[in-house]
Amino acid sequence: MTHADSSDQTPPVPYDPATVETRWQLRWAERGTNAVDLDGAPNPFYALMMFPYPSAEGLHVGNLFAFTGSDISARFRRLQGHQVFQPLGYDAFGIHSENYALKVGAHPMELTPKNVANFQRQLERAGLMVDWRSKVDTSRPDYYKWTQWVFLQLYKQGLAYKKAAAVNWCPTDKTVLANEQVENGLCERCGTAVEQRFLEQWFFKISSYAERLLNNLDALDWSVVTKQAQRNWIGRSHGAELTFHVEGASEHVRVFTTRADTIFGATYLVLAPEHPLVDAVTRDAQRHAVREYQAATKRQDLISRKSVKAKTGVFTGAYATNPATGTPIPIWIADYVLMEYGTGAIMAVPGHDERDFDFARAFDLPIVRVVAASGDDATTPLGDSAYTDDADGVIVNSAQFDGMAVREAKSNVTAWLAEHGHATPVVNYRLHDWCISRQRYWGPPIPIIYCDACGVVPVPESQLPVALPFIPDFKPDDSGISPLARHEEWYRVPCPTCGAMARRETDVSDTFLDSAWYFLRYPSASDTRVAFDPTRTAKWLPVDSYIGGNEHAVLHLLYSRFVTMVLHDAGHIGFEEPFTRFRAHGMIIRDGAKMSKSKGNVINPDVYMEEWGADAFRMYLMFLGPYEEGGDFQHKGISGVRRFLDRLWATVRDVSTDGAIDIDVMRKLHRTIKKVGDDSGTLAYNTAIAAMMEYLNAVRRGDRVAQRAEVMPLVQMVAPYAPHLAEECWAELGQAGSVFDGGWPTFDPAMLVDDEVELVVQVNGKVRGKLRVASDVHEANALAAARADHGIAKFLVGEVKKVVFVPKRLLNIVVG
RNA sequence: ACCCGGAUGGCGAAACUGGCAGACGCGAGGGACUUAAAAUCCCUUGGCCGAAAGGCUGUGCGGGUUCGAGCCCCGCUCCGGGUACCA
Repeated sequence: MTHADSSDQTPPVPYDPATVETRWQLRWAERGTNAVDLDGAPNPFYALMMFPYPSAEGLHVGNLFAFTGSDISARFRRLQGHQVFQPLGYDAFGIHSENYALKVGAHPMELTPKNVANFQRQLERAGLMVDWRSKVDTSRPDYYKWTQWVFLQLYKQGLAYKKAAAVNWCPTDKTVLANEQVENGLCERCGTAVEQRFLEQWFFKISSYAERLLNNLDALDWSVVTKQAQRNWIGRSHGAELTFHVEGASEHVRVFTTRADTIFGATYLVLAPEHPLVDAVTRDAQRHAVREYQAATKRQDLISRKSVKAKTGVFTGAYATNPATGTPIPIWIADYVLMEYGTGAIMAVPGHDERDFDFARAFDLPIVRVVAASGDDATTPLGDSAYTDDADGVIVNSAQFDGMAVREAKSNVTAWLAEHGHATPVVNYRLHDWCISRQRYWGPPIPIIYCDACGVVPVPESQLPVALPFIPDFKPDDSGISPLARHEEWYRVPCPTCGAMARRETDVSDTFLDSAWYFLRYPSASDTRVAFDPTRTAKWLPVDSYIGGNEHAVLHLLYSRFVTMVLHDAGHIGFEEPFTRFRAHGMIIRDGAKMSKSKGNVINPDVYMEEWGADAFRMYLMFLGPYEEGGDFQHKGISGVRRFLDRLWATVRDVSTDGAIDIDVMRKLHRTIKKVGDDSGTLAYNTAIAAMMEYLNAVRRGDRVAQRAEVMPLVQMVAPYAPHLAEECWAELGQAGSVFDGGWPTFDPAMLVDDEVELVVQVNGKVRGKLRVASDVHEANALAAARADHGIAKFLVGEVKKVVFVPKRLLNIVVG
């Protein structure tokens, strides 16, 4: 078809995405369009997206939804004049890859590169503005060498230590399981009940950064949901440690409480079953029962123990003195008290704590009221539940504190107990230290050597990487130790300090350590001398925009912040927060349900990109709902976006350069530029696309021929969303070079205001008519115009009581 | 249980700071073009009453504030996500 043949009667020729997209992907690669000058950029912008784990199934729509949203943001920044660095890589180490390799009988060292290659093919096809020169792969020695280096930095700061800790153990698979691999206390693979085992593990002291991790959140420009999730995870609570003397013994039990005000109602103590004082405190008559209970709780796994609601426990036979009342109260052990939190012991106040209440009911322990709600008094029975409200209510049955408000009593009771040496105010955190040991194969070996003479010796930095060897028997076995521990030829090494034969650490580190610093590596990905080059790091970091899934709100994002702080404190980098701005994207569901293989509603992006083109697929993903909330993927919905792209292409093909400019279309254009610019910056992609559709409809209204000046800016606005077609249009319009070097169109604020507006006229709050009036019309004139309008006047019965006038919007006349 | 979100046509969704509810798109119905179909283009499309003009009604439920509430306040219901015996 030639231009001469075109008319509004001729259907637009759909463009062929396969041709257009391949053409531009090749040109981008040839011309280095997506490559940024890492050393020279005057106006740098670091756009980061969460890197994927390269699964064998290939790219998921969820990945593509995330990446596209990030890509649009990056391309938009570039059009606004930044040099945008948008790297991508692979989180290739870890239990997922290892388990999959086990399942298909392959070796992860051979399988992972294949999966990575497949991902790479799919990603390139999606047309992301990624600078592939900076790709990282966490499973390659040139990357994990530096992961091990990061470990050593933490070790040097005294933030890495070893201790025995509980792990989930599957007796059938004979392996340690991560918490995510345990479902309702059963192994997710074989369904066997999971047990608890104790192993020596490496930990990072993230808990000593709790306060800073919490406080810094206030200043971060992050999604509120993400910040809230981190606050909950860190879980700071202000309270007091109270000391209880054990009757007839020298021991003291320390408990943590946030409700010191209720101490007069503490009718018993509870220790965690594994509490170190249990043995010393237990009386002989109860010793057997206590031992049995301890054994029973130990056999349970970590997860199911926490989900059990029914209270169990056993009396130790011992009593402690309540320091407030001076009365003896029994000491119990029960698994509802967790050794990991606080002091591993509590004072039970069944009147004002649900769990203590349930326990007291189950074991017939006394329940005393020490707080009264308004309307109640000291003698009002508690009924069927504890009264836990600490916002109002007054203290009762508590000697000199009777009548005091709870809030006031908290500090006063603590102070009074402190005077007698029974209390210290403390702040407690829910956040535990980060266990980084994995008794697995597919990860970076922890760079530590154990020497009989020198003890724990870190591998010298000059000897990194500690290479992960290729071993055929990488499957974990019933020894409970890492597969690497079966290879003496690997772990037997001379001590770096004294040269005597020593033994390597045979555990590998957690995948979350790989991803806790990858953003630091990207700008220096090709640098073999250092983990991250100081100059480039200073130029590009912290990350300007990070976009990813909120499932990583706590672990990945918190660990990244922690590692960044540690590296900052060690003098390696000049900032302590890695991500200036973070936005959590939503989730794509399908027909109202989560996508899953079992439901058979998983979307294969390849199939859609094949049928509709990558541009249409990208744009549909962004159109189906608000980016930060996600949305429902509907099979047919994509056709609307594709029709829009076809119409855009047809309009560009038939564009005229000599017609008259329509002032209404120009006004619409300027409003659209503003709207699309605002929305693209705030990730409101769905409404940005709607605005562009609306504008194209206006341009094509009736049988008018679109003017070049009307269409050019639309091509520029569409570019972040449909980059290949935008390039094609840009070239078709006679522009040289990439549309991404052509800038973002500007709007004239004067074009946003209309001389005339439609004024809504209400009578008693109901819309009764609309008037076209000058936009600066005064109330009196508007009122007169309304009275003159027949359709409105007929509702104006009775006396006018009030007139509400909102300029440019509405006139409400209240009559009656 | 707790902490966050959310609930709007047949469907996905819009609605600035309290000011025309349903933009944009899908689907559906009708029409044009076509031998026909597809594609494309045009029109209609929350519900109810009405021949029409027009009117009434409508944003999960019950109250409230306001000239005016999808939006604010109080009390619920349901759905999604996260955390979960955290003292």
